[in-house]
Amino acid sequence: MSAAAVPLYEKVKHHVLKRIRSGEWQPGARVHSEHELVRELNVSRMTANRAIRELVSSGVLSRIAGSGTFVADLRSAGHPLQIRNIATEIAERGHVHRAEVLKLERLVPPEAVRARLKLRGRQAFHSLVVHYENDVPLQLEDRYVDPAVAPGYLDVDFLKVTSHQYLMAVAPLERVEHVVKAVVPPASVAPLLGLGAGEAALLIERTTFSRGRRASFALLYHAGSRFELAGVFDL
Amino acid sequence: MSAAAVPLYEKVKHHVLKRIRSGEWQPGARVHSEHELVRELNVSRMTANRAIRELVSSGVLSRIAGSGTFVADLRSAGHPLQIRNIATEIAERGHVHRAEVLKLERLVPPEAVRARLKLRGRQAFHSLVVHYENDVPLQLEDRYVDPAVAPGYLDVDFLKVTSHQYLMAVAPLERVEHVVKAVVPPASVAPLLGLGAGEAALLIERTTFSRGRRASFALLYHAGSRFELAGVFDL
DNA sequence: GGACTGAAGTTGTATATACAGCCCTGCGGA
DNA sequence: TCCGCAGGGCTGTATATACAACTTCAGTCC
Repeated sequence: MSAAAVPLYEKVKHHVLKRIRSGEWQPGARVHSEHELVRELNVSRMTANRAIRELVSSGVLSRIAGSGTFVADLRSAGHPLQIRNIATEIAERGHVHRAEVLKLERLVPPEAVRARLKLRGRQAFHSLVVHYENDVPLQLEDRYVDPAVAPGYLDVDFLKVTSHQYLMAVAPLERVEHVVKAVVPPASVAPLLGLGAGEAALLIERTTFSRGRRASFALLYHAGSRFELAGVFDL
Repeated sequence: MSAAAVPLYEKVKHHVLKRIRSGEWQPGARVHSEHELVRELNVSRMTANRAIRELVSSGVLSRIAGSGTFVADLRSAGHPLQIRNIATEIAERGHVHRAEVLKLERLVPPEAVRARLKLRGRQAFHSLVVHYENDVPLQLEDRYVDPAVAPGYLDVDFLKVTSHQYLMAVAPLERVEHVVKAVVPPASVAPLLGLGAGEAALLIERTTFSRGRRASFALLYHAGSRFELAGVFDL
């Protein structure tokens, strides 16, 4: 570090962000080129390049090779939200996580599930687990697993290891797809979450991929009154 | 580009990812140092550094200065989800977006809203807008705005500009906070979304910040049967 | 008038080099 | 035996340099 605790490329980022936040550089407007930043701030081009590149990857700017750098249109920029591991989340709140296994079996899954998993064989493993936070049911995990990916799934002790953890260990995770929606849970689900009739649930549908194949499909039901997703988008 | 279409630093990233995905390098395991990568792949250290730095920023690896680089524990990694602008989303589906303004007024907001906005004055601007996709109601936008931030809010034509767009133009966006939950909407909301009694809604609570102050607080209700958030997490 | 050409500007990538600061280990002295 | 310190390895940052590929625009030629 030549002079201060804050790196030079951070100063360059700040220099650009200041002009964007003040409204001086509107969305769509052209940002000073790397060479201009080099002259203005007396840094090397590589330093300016790193600063700009990081602002691009965070969605603040967009670049066109050979043409220039522009302020991204924030109206269309997505704001990220985090879907976190349920056990970790509970632990971080300082509460106790406990799981209860209701089903652990091999079966021929419903057609909707078959389509999502693109199964080769006819059968799949199926587990139904309730996750409790301080003895209050928080999540119902209804999961289907491709036997070709995790042959030992039925022998796992899900009281000690979450199925997500087990799958991670057996079949390295490559990709996760999520869909989040609000539903009134089916009658078979509501009582397991301690929900009265007509109460809403947040449903996360999670598909995981491993070694180029679909590994598992999970329906994660959460009590609407006790569960929420939170996210912050800065700059 | 010296040789191939795919940049060198991408090859370095692939080199590392391949070992992680194959299970050769488990979470927590130490990854080859930059110098080792330089020797293995015959690249410069700056190239190896860029590759590793990008893998760190995407959450695949974690580094400890002076110590080493390690495979991140994916079990605790959050998977990102995108909250997008409603008008853009509808447009990208090739459908028609239309807004209907139900209320546009100045009032003393409910205590819960006051607390969220940390208002200085007693009054706030309030707008209630329904967003339609091909004439089907998709989102009810119940928004409170700090008059100090957007004094001209009541004079805006929200049929032509979304309130989000207007606020962006007037007061540059610095930060957005989101909370997503599933609810059964109040009786005043359900009919506006074309929901029958007992149907679920996805509620996004959005707080925006500008120039260090809270600018607006919005309750965005979506018909649970017609709206979902989707996200993909790769690697 | 329209099409081609070339120069200037811009981003994208890659390298060699340098030094600061942190972590860990092992050696030597008390 | 235990403490302290030096050195080696690692990450973090910064620079100067180089070339490739793309865009834009002005100027020229047909």
